[in-house]
Amino acid sequence: MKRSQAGTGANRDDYVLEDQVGHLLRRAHQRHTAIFQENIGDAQLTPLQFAALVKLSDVEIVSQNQLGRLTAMDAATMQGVIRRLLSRGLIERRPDPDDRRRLQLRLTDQGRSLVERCAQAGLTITGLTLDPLSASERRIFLELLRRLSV
Amino acid sequence: MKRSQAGTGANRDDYVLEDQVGHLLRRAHQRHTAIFQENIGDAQLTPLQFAALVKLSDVEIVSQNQLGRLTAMDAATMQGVIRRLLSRGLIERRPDPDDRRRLQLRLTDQGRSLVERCAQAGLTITGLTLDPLSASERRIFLELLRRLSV
DNA sequence: TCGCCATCGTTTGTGTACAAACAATTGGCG
DNA sequence: CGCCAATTGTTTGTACACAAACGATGGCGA
Repeated sequence: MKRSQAGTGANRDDYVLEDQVGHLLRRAHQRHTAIFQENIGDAQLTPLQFAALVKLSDVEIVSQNQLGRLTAMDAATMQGVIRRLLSRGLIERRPDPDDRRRLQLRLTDQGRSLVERCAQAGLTITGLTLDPLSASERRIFLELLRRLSV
Repeated sequence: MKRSQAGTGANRDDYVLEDQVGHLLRRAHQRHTAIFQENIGDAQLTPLQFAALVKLSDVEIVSQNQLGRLTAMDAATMQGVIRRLLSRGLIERRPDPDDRRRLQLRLTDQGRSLVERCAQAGLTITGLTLDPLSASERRIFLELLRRLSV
């Protein structure tokens, strides 16, 4: 027996890469982003950028950090996402009159119409990602996944 | 009614960011990497680097591209991971005598002992990541997640 | 009112992730 | 044997992800 020393519990041989949640989450996420890129219908639009636009469409006006919290991006990441959306003219930014630290973000008409145009594709992407699962499996999976997403 | 136009199916209002697999996968993965970083016991070691070391410990000798396929990293990503592991002296690299395109990788003694040392932590990390789920939920979740990982 | 502390946005540095192009090499097929 | 296609490793460029440090501002209690 080349397994664990008797009674000491797990060791090297018990660590199988393919069985670790982290590895599987990473691969599932890779697969999803590939599906996203193929189906979103806008070669430049990334998952993060789309998430920011969708959230902005929900709340109308927010500061960068606030939008970051709503979309689970830190301030430094948000920085880059915002810069790219600004340069494409999908959002606009101006100082908050009530708090000079903040910058208010809002969708432009162009950004709003892009969200409208891509929402259907977004739902399709979720469907394609979950395609290997049956309807009831999807429900179970999403419920469990939600509990692992803090 | 500001919902879908009658009969046309889904539109903008049906796309709820928090309900999309992609968003949940991303957040779960974020949570996992935070848990990894706190518990692996080596501040410099990243999930990808550990995965490469573990796989290398399994197969003894491989080329970079081959190791990349075993760990789901593309050649460009592998490039950086290998460079960092080399610079820490955890692996060594030399030309394959039978194929001059290839570079053989193998663990150094230092790399091997690090894998031994961190394997237990790796299992703990998987446990902590799955902590919100019961034992039977974990089994179900992992099985479904595996099917979404290509 | 003053001083401390939190928050906001920014920058820098490191590490994934992947597309695209590249030179060197190999293998197979005519 | 000679040529073409595929593979290997590398580089460049773009985009997330986060830690750490920074200056500016705001809130709040002493």
